[in-house]
Amino acid sequence: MKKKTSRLTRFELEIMDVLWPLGEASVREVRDALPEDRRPAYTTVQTIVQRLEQKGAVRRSRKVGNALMFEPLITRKSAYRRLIDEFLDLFGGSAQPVVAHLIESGKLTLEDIKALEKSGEKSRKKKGARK
Amino acid sequence: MKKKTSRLTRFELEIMDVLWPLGEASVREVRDALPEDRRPAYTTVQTIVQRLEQKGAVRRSRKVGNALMFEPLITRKSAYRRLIDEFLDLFGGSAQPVVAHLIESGKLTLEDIKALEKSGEKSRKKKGARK
DNA sequence: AATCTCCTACTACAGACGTAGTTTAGTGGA
DNA sequence: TCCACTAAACTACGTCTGTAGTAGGAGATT
Repeated sequence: MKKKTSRLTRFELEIMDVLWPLGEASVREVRDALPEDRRPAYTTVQTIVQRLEQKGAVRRSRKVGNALMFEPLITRKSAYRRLIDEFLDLFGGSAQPVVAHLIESGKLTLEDIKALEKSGEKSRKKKGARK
Repeated sequence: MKKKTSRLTRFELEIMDVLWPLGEASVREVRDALPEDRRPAYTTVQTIVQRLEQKGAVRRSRKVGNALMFEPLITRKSAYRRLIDEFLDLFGGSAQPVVAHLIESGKLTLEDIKALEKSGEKSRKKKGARK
Protein backbone atom coordinates (compact mmCIF):
# COMPACT_ATOMS: atom_id res chain seq x y z
CA MET A 1 0.00 0.00 0.00
CA LYS A 2 1.11 3.52 -0.83
CA LYS A 3 3.08 5.19 1.92
CA LYS A 4 1.19 8.05 3.39
CA THR A 5 3.31 10.96 2.27
CA SER A 6 2.46 14.06 4.18
CA ARG A 7 1.48 17.33 2.68
CA LEU A 8 4.05 19.48 0.95
CA THR A 9 4.37 23.16 1.63
CA ARG A 10 4.82 25.85 -0.93
CA PHE A 11 8.57 25.86 -0.68
CA GLU A 12 8.86 22.10 -0.58
CA LEU A 13 6.78 21.92 -3.70
CA GLU A 14 9.02 24.44 -5.38
CA ILE A 15 11.97 22.20 -4.73
CA MET A 16 10.15 19.15 -5.96
CA ASP A 17 9.40 21.11 -9.09
CA VAL A 18 13.13 21.30 -9.62
CA LEU A 19 13.69 17.64 -8.88
CA TRP A 20 10.91 16.20 -10.96
CA PRO A 21 12.25 17.31 -14.32
CA LEU A 22 15.86 16.64 -13.41
CA GLY A 23 15.34 13.20 -11.98
CA GLU A 24 17.97 13.86 -9.37
CA ALA A 25 19.97 16.78 -8.10
CA SER A 26 22.26 17.94 -5.33
CA VAL A 27 21.30 20.62 -2.89
CA ARG A 28 23.45 23.10 -4.74
CA GLU A 29 21.89 22.25 -8.04
CA VAL A 30 18.47 22.68 -6.57
CA ARG A 31 19.37 26.03 -5.14
CA ASP A 32 20.88 27.22 -8.38
CA ALA A 33 17.75 26.21 -10.20
CA LEU A 34 15.61 28.52 -8.09
CA PRO A 35 14.83 31.98 -9.46
CA GLU A 36 17.71 34.33 -8.65
CA ASP A 37 15.57 36.85 -6.93
CA ARG A 38 14.26 35.24 -3.74
CA ARG A 39 16.94 32.54 -3.69
CA PRO A 40 17.38 31.37 -0.11
CA ALA A 41 20.61 30.48 1.65
CA TYR A 42 22.22 27.19 0.79
CA THR A 43 21.46 25.80 4.21
CA THR A 44 17.84 26.78 3.88
CA VAL A 45 17.49 24.68 0.79
CA GLN A 46 19.38 21.95 2.54
CA THR A 47 16.96 22.03 5.44
CA ILE A 48 13.98 21.77 3.17
CA VAL A 49 15.49 18.88 1.28
CA GLN A 50 16.08 17.15 4.58
CA ARG A 51 12.50 17.68 5.54
CA LEU A 52 11.41 16.30 2.20
CA GLU A 53 13.53 13.30 2.99
CA GLN A 54 11.86 12.85 6.36
CA LYS A 55 8.49 13.17 4.74
CA GLY A 56 9.41 10.43 2.32
CA ALA A 57 9.16 12.65 -0.72
CA VAL A 58 12.78 12.24 -1.80
CA ARG A 59 15.71 10.00 -1.01
CA ARG A 60 19.45 10.05 -1.42
CA SER A 61 20.25 8.35 -4.66
CA ARG A 62 24.03 8.44 -4.71
CA LYS A 63 27.06 10.50 -3.94
CA VAL A 64 28.88 12.64 -6.47
CA GLY A 65 32.14 14.03 -5.13
CA ASN A 66 31.24 14.88 -1.60
CA ALA A 67 27.72 15.90 -2.44
CA LEU A 68 24.60 13.83 -2.07
CA MET A 69 22.15 13.53 -4.90
CA PHE A 70 18.46 13.40 -4.18
CA GLU A 71 15.71 11.94 -6.26
CA PRO A 72 11.94 12.19 -5.98
CA LEU A 73 10.03 9.33 -4.42
CA ILE A 74 6.63 10.70 -5.16
CA THR A 75 5.20 11.77 -8.45
CA ARG A 76 4.12 15.21 -9.31
CA LYS A 77 0.71 13.89 -9.99
CA SER A 78 0.26 12.41 -6.55
CA ALA A 79 1.59 15.50 -4.85
CA TYR A 80 -0.68 17.76 -6.82
CA ARG A 81 -3.62 15.55 -6.20
CA ARG A 82 -2.98 15.62 -2.52
CA LEU A 83 -2.77 19.37 -2.38
CA ILE A 84 -5.85 19.80 -4.46
CA ASP A 85 -7.87 17.39 -2.40
CA GLU A 86 -6.94 19.12 0.79
CA PHE A 87 -7.70 22.45 -0.69
CA LEU A 88 -11.11 21.34 -1.85
CA ASP A 89 -11.86 20.20 1.66
CA LEU A 90 -11.72 23.83 2.65
CA PHE A 91 -14.69 24.34 0.42
CA GLY A 92 -16.64 21.36 1.56
CA GLY A 93 -14.93 19.00 -0.82
CA SER A 94 -16.67 20.23 -3.90
CA ALA A 95 -14.78 21.65 -6.81
CA GLN A 96 -17.63 23.71 -8.06
CA PRO A 97 -17.37 26.83 -5.93
CA VAL A 98 -13.70 26.95 -6.69
CA VAL A 99 -14.13 26.66 -10.40
CA ALA A 100 -16.94 29.18 -10.28
CA HIS A 101 -14.56 31.62 -8.73
CA LEU A 102 -11.92 30.87 -11.28
CA ILE A 103 -14.27 31.63 -14.08
CA GLU A 104 -15.68 34.68 -12.44
CA SER A 105 -12.28 36.15 -11.87
CA GLY A 106 -11.25 35.41 -15.41
CA LYS A 107 -8.53 33.02 -14.34
CA LEU A 108 -10.12 30.33 -16.37
CA THR A 109 -11.12 31.18 -19.89
CA LEU A 110 -13.01 29.45 -22.63
CA GLU A 111 -9.72 28.76 -24.32
CA ASP A 112 -8.45 26.99 -21.25
CA ILE A 113 -11.54 24.93 -21.14
CA LYS A 114 -11.26 23.96 -24.75
CA ALA A 115 -7.68 22.93 -24.34
CA LEU A 116 -8.57 20.91 -21.31
CA GLU A 117 -11.44 19.36 -23.11
CA LYS A 118 -9.08 17.99 -25.69
CA SER A 119 -6.43 16.64 -23.41
CA GLY A 120 -9.00 15.45 -20.94
CA GLU A 121 -10.75 13.39 -23.55
CA LYS A 122 -7.55 11.95 -24.80
CA SER A 123 -6.28 10.92 -21.42
CA ARG A 124 -9.60 9.50 -20.42
CA LYS A 125 -9.72 7.31 -23.46
CA LYS A 126 -6.16 6.26 -23.16
CA LYS A 127 -6.31 5.09 -19.63
CA GLY A 128 -8.81 2.57 -18.61
CA ALA A 129 -6.15 1.30 -16.25
CA ARG A 130 -5.72 3.04 -12.98
CA LYS A 131 -3.93 5.91 -11.24
CA MET B 1 -8.04 51.31 -0.31
CA LYS B 2 -9.06 47.87 0.80
CA LYS B 3 -7.51 46.77 4.06
CA LYS B 4 -5.11 43.96 3.51
CA THR B 5 -6.88 41.16 5.29
CA SER B 6 -4.52 38.32 5.87
CA ARG B 7 -5.08 34.77 4.89
CA LEU B 8 -7.57 32.65 6.76
CA THR B 9 -6.73 29.18 7.93
CA ARG B 10 -8.93 26.17 7.63
CA PHE B 11 -10.39 26.57 11.07
CA GLU B 12 -10.82 30.29 10.77
CA LEU B 13 -12.66 29.74 7.55
CA GLU B 14 -14.91 27.24 9.22
CA ILE B 15 -15.88 29.83 11.75
CA MET B 16 -16.46 32.44 9.11
CA ASP B 17 -18.70 29.93 7.42
CA VAL B 18 -20.83 30.04 10.52
CA LEU B 19 -20.79 33.81 10.77
CA TRP B 20 -21.53 34.62 7.17
CA PRO B 21 -24.99 33.09 7.08
CA LEU B 22 -25.88 34.25 10.57
CA GLY B 23 -24.73 37.81 10.17
CA GLU B 24 -23.54 37.86 13.74
CA ALA B 25 -23.03 35.40 16.55
CA SER B 26 -21.49 34.94 19.96
CA VAL B 27 -18.61 32.60 20.60
CA ARG B 28 -20.99 30.10 22.10
CA GLU B 29 -23.30 30.22 19.14
CA VAL B 30 -20.40 29.70 16.82
CA ARG B 31 -19.19 26.74 18.78
CA ASP B 32 -22.62 25.18 18.91
CA ALA B 33 -22.91 25.56 15.18
CA LEU B 34 -19.85 23.43 14.57
CA PRO B 35 -20.35 19.73 13.86
CA GLU B 36 -20.71 17.83 17.13
CA ASP B 37 -17.94 15.45 16.37
CA ARG B 38 -14.71 17.44 16.35
CA ARG B 39 -16.14 20.36 18.30
CA PRO B 40 -13.29 22.12 20.06
CA ALA B 41 -13.27 23.61 23.55
CA TYR B 42 -15.11 26.83 24.07
CA THR B 43 -11.89 28.71 24.64
CA THR B 44 -10.44 27.33 21.45
CA VAL B 45 -13.24 28.83 19.45
CA GLN B 46 -12.83 32.00 21.44
CA THR B 47 -9.16 32.16 20.55
CA ILE B 48 -9.85 31.75 16.88
CA VAL B 49 -12.51 34.42 16.95
CA GLN B 50 -10.03 36.73 18.63
CA ARG B 51 -7.51 36.01 15.93
CA LEU B 52 -10.10 36.71 13.30
CA GLU B 53 -10.67 40.00 15.05
CA GLN B 54 -6.97 40.81 14.96
CA LYS B 55 -6.85 39.91 11.32
CA GLY B 56 -9.67 42.28 10.63
CA ALA B 57 -12.04 39.59 9.46
CA VAL B 58 -14.68 40.18 12.15
CA ARG B 59 -15.51 42.81 14.73
CA ARG B 60 -17.55 43.05 17.87
CA SER B 61 -20.96 44.25 16.91
CA ARG B 62 -22.68 44.53 20.27
CA LYS B 63 -23.15 42.95 23.63
CA VAL B 64 -26.00 40.64 24.48
CA GLY B 65 -26.15 39.87 28.16
CA ASN B 66 -22.53 39.56 29.04
CA ALA B 67 -21.60 38.01 25.75
CA LEU B 68 -20.06 39.75 22.79
CA MET B 69 -21.51 39.34 19.35
CA PHE B 70 -19.21 39.20 16.35
CA GLU B 71 -19.97 40.05 12.77
CA PRO B 72 -17.99 39.45 9.59
CA LEU B 73 -16.05 42.33 8.12
CA ILE B 74 -15.02 40.53 4.99
CA THR B 75 -17.20 38.82 2.46
CA ARG B 76 -17.14 35.18 1.68
CA LYS B 77 -16.31 36.04 -1.85
CA SER B 78 -13.21 38.01 -0.98
CA ALA B 79 -11.99 35.37 1.43
CA TYR B 80 -12.49 32.63 -1.09
CA ARG B 81 -10.82 34.61 -3.77
CA ARG B 82 -7.85 35.20 -1.59
CA LEU B 83 -7.47 31.54 -0.78
CA ILE B 84 -7.86 30.50 -4.35
CA ASP B 85 -5.35 33.01 -5.59
CA GLU B 86 -2.78 31.88 -3.10
CA PHE B 87 -3.44 28.31 -3.92
CA LEU B 88 -3.01 28.91 -7.60
CA ASP B 89 0.33 30.50 -6.89
CA LEU B 90 1.47 27.09 -5.79
CA PHE B 91 0.94 25.97 -9.32
CA GLY B 92 2.58 28.90 -10.96
CA GLY B 93 -0.52 31.04 -10.85
CA SER B 94 -2.28 29.21 -13.59
CA ALA B 95 -5.58 27.53 -13.06
CA GLN B 96 -5.04 25.04 -15.77
CA PRO B 97 -3.06 22.31 -14.03
CA VAL B 98 -5.50 22.43 -11.18
CA VAL B 99 -8.54 22.15 -13.33
CA ALA B 100 -6.88 19.45 -15.37
CA HIS B 101 -6.41 17.47 -12.22
CA LEU B 102 -9.96 18.01 -11.16
CA ILE B 103 -11.18 16.68 -14.42
CA GLU B 104 -8.83 13.77 -14.43
CA SER B 105 -9.84 12.71 -10.97
CA GLY B 106 -13.47 12.98 -11.87
CA LYS B 107 -14.13 15.71 -9.36
CA LEU B 108 -15.23 17.94 -12.14
CA THR B 109 -16.87 17.08 -15.40
CA LEU B 110 -16.84 19.06 -18.57
CA GLU B 111 -20.52 19.51 -18.12
CA ASP B 112 -19.91 21.22 -14.80
CA ILE B 113 -17.51 23.56 -16.42
CA LYS B 114 -19.81 24.42 -19.22
CA ALA B 115 -22.65 25.13 -16.87
CA LEU B 116 -20.40 27.27 -14.76
CA GLU B 117 -19.07 29.03 -17.78
CA LYS B 118 -22.56 30.07 -18.74
CA SER B 119 -23.45 31.50 -15.39
CA GLY B 120 -20.04 33.01 -15.22
CA GLU B 121 -20.57 34.86 -18.45
CA LYS B 122 -23.86 36.11 -17.29
CA SER B 123 -22.53 37.46 -14.07
CA ARG B 124 -19.55 38.96 -15.78
CA LYS B 125 -21.75 40.82 -18.20
CA LYS B 126 -24.08 41.96 -15.53
CA LYS B 127 -21.38 43.56 -13.52
CA GLY B 128 -19.17 45.91 -15.34
CA ALA B 129 -18.74 47.80 -12.10
CA ARG B 130 -16.55 45.80 -9.97
CA LYS B 131 -16.34 44.07 -6.65
C1' DA C 1 -24.37 39.48 50.72
C1' DA C 2 -22.58 34.98 49.27
C1' DT C 3 -22.75 32.00 45.33
C1' DC C 4 -23.07 30.07 41.03
C1' DT C 5 -22.54 30.53 36.18
C1' DC C 6 -21.10 32.19 31.93
C1' DC C 7 -18.18 35.07 29.57
C1' DT C 8 -13.95 37.70 28.50
C1' DA C 9 -8.87 38.29 28.89
C1' DC C 10 -4.60 36.41 29.31
C1' DT C 11 -1.25 32.77 29.11
C1' DA C 12 0.70 28.49 27.40
C1' DC C 13 2.46 25.13 24.49
C1' DA C 14 3.77 21.87 20.92
C1' DG C 15 4.40 21.11 16.02
C1' DA C 16 5.03 23.03 11.32
C1' DC C 17 7.58 26.36 8.37
C1' DG C 18 10.71 29.56 6.57
C1' DT C 19 15.06 30.93 7.37
C1' DA C 20 19.82 30.52 8.39
C1' DG C 21 24.22 30.09 11.42
C1' DT C 22 27.80 26.89 13.29
C1' DT C 23 30.38 22.80 13.55
C1' DT C 24 32.33 18.84 11.53
C1' DA C 25 33.92 15.99 7.99
C1' DG C 26 35.29 14.43 3.29
C1' DT C 27 37.96 15.46 -1.19
C1' DG C 28 41.00 17.12 -4.35
C1' DG C 29 45.01 19.63 -5.10
C1' DA C 30 49.78 21.95 -3.61
C1' DT D 1 50.86 15.20 4.08
C1' DC D 2 48.30 19.33 4.93
C1' DC D 3 45.19 22.78 3.43
C1' DA D 4 41.43 25.00 1.38
C1' DC D 5 36.82 24.10 -0.13
C1' DT D 6 32.48 22.64 0.04
C1' DA D 7 29.05 19.76 1.68
C1' DA D 8 26.64 17.39 5.50
C1' DA D 9 24.85 17.55 10.10
C1' DC D 10 23.19 19.86 13.87
C1' DT D 11 21.17 23.75 16.21
C1' DA D 12 18.44 27.81 16.50
C1' DC D 13 14.64 30.87 16.37
C1' DG D 14 10.50 33.66 15.32
C1' DT D 15 5.80 33.17 13.51
C1' DC D 16 1.60 30.80 12.74
C1' DT D 17 -1.90 27.27 14.10
C1' DG D 18 -4.60 24.34 16.70
C1' DT D 19 -5.61 23.55 21.14
C1' DA D 20 -6.82 24.68 25.74
C1' DG D 21 -6.20 26.09 30.84
C1' DT D 22 -6.79 29.75 34.33
C1' DA D 23 -7.99 34.14 36.43
C1' DG D 24 -11.25 37.46 37.10
C1' DG D 25 -15.69 40.23 36.19
C1' DA D 26 -20.82 40.82 35.95
C1' DG D 27 -25.31 39.31 36.20
C1' DA D 28 -28.60 35.82 38.15
C1' DT D 29 -30.07 32.95 42.35
C1' DT D 30 -30.60 32.31 47.19
